[in-house]
Amino acid sequence: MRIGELAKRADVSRDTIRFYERHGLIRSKVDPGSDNTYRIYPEDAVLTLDVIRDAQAAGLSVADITIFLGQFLGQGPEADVQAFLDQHITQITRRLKASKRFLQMLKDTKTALARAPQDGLDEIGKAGAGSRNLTNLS
Amino acid sequence: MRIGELAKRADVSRDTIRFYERHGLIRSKVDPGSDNTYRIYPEDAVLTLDVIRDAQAAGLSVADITIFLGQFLGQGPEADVQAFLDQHITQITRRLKASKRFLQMLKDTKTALARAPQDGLDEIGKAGAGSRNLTNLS
DNA sequence: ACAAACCATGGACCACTGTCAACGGTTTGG
DNA sequence: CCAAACCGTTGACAGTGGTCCATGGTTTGT
Repeated sequence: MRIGELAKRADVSRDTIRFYERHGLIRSKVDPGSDNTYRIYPEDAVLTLDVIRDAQAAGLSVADITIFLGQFLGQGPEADVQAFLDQHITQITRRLKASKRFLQMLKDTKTALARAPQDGLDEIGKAGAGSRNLTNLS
Repeated sequence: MRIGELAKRADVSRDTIRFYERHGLIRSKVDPGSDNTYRIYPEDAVLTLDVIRDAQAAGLSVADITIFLGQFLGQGPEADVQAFLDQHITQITRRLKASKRFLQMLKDTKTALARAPQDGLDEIGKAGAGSRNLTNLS
């Protein structure tokens, strides 16, 4: 498929696709049955872009993802794949914990806020009754 | 406490603290019992920096966090706190799901790799037996 | 046939999140 | 007392992840 269709199907901009391609996350080829300069992207590029999105959500940089995807396309040193995986697994696990902590904090704050909607925000701390929301700061 | 101690206790650089302070995430005061220009940070700034770390892990920008913390210090419109909380709760929830998907993918890949350590990486796809690792791409 | 929509390339530009260096002043330990 | 370590301010710099624009060519729908 061409870049426009890929952009639509993966819900990213053409420029982003080109940016990723420049960094080696996506690959394309020229259309063999045509003499234009248009690039053809494989069907699974949509899937790859999904993976990229997830990887970014997990905190990986484009450089990381490049290495990561590259290793499974025959690129890279191939040696420290285990180390790479382990490192990122523990890193993402840590990140997940932090995210969950913060999410819980938001939820607690929302609950506290719902319990005393008319009070000033600085009153919520008392209503929290042990719940760990933001008002316990300062 | 002074900035150096805070930096040590929260494990961030002095410059980062100043950066956050410029953006309103942290507050300090001048030492009333001294005529120098040193700033004094409250004890709970350490805690605030922890929260900032978690919030960043959850994907919030400094601007977001500023709004967030600001609302609980008497700043901001105070009106759309609920909307703000709801928006970020759903957003972080989405992000968490994406992160977990990716983490699972890493783990599956690692498992597949452990099952066939001497094979070339492009052989792992076959060994995966339905597990959704990266080799299922391209 | 012709306009609208698409495409590639190159490079400038942007916001964000820090980091560093230089300068001059302050505190602290020995 | 004096050097080392600390502090504040200012402003430049850097890396990341894109976005935008200009230019010129191609395809597609009518």
